[in-house]
Amino acid sequence: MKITLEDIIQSIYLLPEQVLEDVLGHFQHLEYPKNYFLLKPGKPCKHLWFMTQGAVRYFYTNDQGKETNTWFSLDAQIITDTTSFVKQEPAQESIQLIEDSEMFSIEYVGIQALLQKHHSFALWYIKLVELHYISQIEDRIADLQFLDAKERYQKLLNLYPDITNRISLGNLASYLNITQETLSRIRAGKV
Amino acid sequence: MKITLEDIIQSIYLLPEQVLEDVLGHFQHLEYPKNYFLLKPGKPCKHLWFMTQGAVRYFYTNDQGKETNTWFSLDAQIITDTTSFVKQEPAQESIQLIEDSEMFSIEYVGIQALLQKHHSFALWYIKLVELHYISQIEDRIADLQFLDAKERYQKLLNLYPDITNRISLGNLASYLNITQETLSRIRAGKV
DNA sequence: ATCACTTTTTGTTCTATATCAAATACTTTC
DNA sequence: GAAAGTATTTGATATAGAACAAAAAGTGAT
Repeated sequence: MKITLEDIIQSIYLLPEQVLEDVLGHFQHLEYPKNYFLLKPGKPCKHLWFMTQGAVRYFYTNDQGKETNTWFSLDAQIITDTTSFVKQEPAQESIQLIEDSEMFSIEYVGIQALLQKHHSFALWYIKLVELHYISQIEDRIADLQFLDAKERYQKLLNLYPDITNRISLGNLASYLNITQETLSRIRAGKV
Repeated sequence: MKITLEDIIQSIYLLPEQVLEDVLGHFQHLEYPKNYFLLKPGKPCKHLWFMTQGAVRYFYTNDQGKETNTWFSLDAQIITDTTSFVKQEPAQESIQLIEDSEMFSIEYVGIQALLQKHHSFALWYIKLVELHYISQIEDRIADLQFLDAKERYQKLLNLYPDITNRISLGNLASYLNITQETLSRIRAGKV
C-alpha cells in the first residue's frame, strides 16, 4: 500500500486535526514524467515536494557543460534545493526526475503563511528541517571527506540496494565523484 | 566594540521584548581557555554556543587515532554538533577551542521549552537553522566535490584572510582534506 | 644562550583515480 | 532481426596528492 501525504506529514510531527487540514489544503497533487525538471538554475526554488513514488537526481552543470550529481532521492522523500528555498535566491543546481514520479508540492509562500499562523506548524517545520535536511547533509560531508570511491559506492548500495537498476552507471559515478570508468572497475572488483 | 548576545539574537529574527528577556535568561556566559573541549565523542551535544570571540575546530578521530578537522569557526559564530544536538544522540566528533574564547551557551532542554512556549521563538529558531546550519553546510559539500586542494585553500583564505595566523598548517591541511606537506607546497606555490 | 619540542619545508617514491581511446554489450526502432 | 544509438567495460598512460623520511625553521622554557 502506497504511503499517503497525511502519513508523511504526521510522521514528522503530530499536528492538531484542524491545523493538519489547513496544511493539507496547501498541497497540490502532481505526476511528472521521467526527465522532467523540477528546478533549473537561475530561478529561486519555490516548492517543497513530498515524493511518494519515483526517483530524482540533483546536479550541477559546470562552465564546460559537464553535469555532476550531488544527490539522489528514491521513493518517499522530501525534495527541495534547501539553500535556494530558504533564502529564495536563484538556484545553482538542477533537480530532474529520473523515473516517472508522483508527488505533492507546497509553495514557499504557503509554508510562510502556515508558519505565521500555527505555532504547531512551526514546530512541525523545525522537525522537518532537523531530520530531513541536516542529518542527511552532514552524512554526505563525512562520506566525501573520509571514504574512498569504493567505500562510498558500497555505502550507497547499503542504503539503496536496488539503486543499480534505477540509476545509470554514469549518474552514479557522478554522484560518487569518480568517472564512470572507475565505477565500472569497482563493480568488476578490479579495484 | 564587541558584539553582544542580544545583538546576535536579534540579528537572526526580531523577538518581542518580553520573549527576548525569557530567552536571554536561558543563556550562560562562559570563558574557556585554548584547547578546552566543548564536546567529546560519545556524549550527546547538550548545548548550542554563541561565540562572541575566539576560535574552535570540529574534528573526527579515526580508529588509528588520526584527527581530521571538518570545520572551523572564528569569532561571532554559532557552534554546535548539529546532528547530535537535534537528535540528542551521542556525538561522533569533537569540538575544541583553538584560542581562548568567550561564549554564551543555552541547553537543549532550554531551547525545547522556549520552542513550546513562544511561537515567535520557534520562528526565530527556524531562521537560525536555515541561515546558520544549512547554507554553510551545503557550501562545504560543493567545495569538497568540485574544488581541488588549491582552490579549497584559496576559498578559505578569502573567507578568513587572517586564518593562517590563527590556525596551524596541520589543522588547516586536515580541514582541506590534504596532508600538511601538500598544503606547505601549495603555499610555496610549488603546486 | 641552550636544549627540547613543535611546526613547516623539502625530497623521493607510490597509489588511486583521471583521461583518452577503443571494444563490447545492451536497447530501441524501423 | 539488422542498423543505429546508448551504456558499459577494458586498456594504456598521466597526474594530483599520499606516505614516508629527513632537514630546517620557529617557539618556548630554564
